[in-house]
Amino acid sequence: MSTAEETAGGEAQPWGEVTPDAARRLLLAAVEAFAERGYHATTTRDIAGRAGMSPAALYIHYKTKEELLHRISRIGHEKALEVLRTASRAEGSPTERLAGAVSSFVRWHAGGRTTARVVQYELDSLGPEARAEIRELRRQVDAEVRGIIEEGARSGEFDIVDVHGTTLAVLSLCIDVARWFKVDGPRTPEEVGALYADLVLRMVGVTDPGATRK
Amino acid sequence: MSTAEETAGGEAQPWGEVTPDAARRLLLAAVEAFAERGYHATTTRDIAGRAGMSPAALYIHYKTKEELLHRISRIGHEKALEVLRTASRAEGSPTERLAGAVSSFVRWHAGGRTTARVVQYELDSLGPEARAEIRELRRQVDAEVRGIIEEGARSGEFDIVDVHGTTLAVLSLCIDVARWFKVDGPRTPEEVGALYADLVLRMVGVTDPGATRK
DNA sequence: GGGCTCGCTAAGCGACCGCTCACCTTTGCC
DNA sequence: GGCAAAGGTGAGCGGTCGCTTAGCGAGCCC
Repeated sequence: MSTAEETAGGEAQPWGEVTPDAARRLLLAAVEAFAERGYHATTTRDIAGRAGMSPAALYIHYKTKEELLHRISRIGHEKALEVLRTASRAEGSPTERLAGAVSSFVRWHAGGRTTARVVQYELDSLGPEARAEIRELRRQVDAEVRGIIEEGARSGEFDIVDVHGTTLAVLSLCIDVARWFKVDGPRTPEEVGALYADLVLRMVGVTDPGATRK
Repeated sequence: MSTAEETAGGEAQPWGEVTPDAARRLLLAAVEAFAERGYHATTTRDIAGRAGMSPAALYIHYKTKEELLHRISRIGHEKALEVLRTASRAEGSPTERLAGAVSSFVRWHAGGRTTARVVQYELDSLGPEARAEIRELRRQVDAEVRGIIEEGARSGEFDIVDVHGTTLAVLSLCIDVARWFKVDGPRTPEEVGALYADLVLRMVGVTDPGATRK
């Protein structure tokens, strides 16, 4: 808890739930490698090498290379969903909750860009059953955002023509952050989060975000 | 010109400039394979097989597998840039031109999703020089959109806090269409283009799109 | 302190990769 | 008909892939 293992970006002690230690090191190495080169271009020798182990060591902790991706993808999606749920189920008006959800979700994608990249762009590299499991988590992510937008539309706080389409666009905007965000770029994850929250409020027709606060 | 080779989606006779015929068939096969499985997961045997040729035939027309990706990427980016330029340099107010540019660009990504997927997501699979060349094309894409937004901001037609950030978000939204769009999904490329144009106008602070038209 | 388990390594297996090469067929020109 | 160029094939090379297996050393139980 008080160790110096927190990254500056926003991922505080990620993969802490993965044990034993060697398994976590391998998983972390795999996340980096998959994010840099993609799943198919990454070799098991590369992953083991990054973790300071021999190629065979990988197979003590994971049955196949795909199981590594599956674990990364599931834990990553669960984390993302948790971040989104915490924000979207907080107290406040739909406007406040949508802004909070978008800025949290964007911060997660920007700060943990390495993980987010694997989570969002290596879905097709999974086998059919694993992919189906992950899709269910993604459905829940979608439902969470759609819920806020529907509520804001019902209350008249938002002005929305197409709830599903707008939900899609909001999520799309957030997810794509993982593609373009660079840690040494001109913006911090917090700045992008704030900018995107503002843009999303405009998309749902809120012209004065302050109006619903008090 | 009058052949029945136009796809319903919006790509009218793509890759027509690639000759001879065998080279075009190989390139088309590569686009499909890269889009489905990714560059690294695609084998030269698979590409040749889809084109109805032996694996060796590929190397008569292309030096390496990477040259295929390079050609696809360059031609694809040039097409995308052309689509965007045609719309953004049309007559009309910044509002009209931004809406036109976004809807065209989105239609290109949705209708030609196979190509767009390769163009937008396989950039990192290119070697350093090829990647640098493509990056220059992407810079021009960015400049085209930023130009309209800057003009609208200067004229007071748009209400924008951060020109660069907004440009980034607009392009990001359009590009991500290639990730999620499905040809058998509930929306046509035209519908997504219209929806996104509307959302983008809201992002730049245009509340009544009709106001600038006459 | 002997045996047993656990985490790991060195070596390597069979498969498949990108790519090459020797050779064959078709086409057009004189 | 002779013949070169162009476009294609079958076989296969060197290398690397995901993954397996035999064995090694450190720690623990009694």
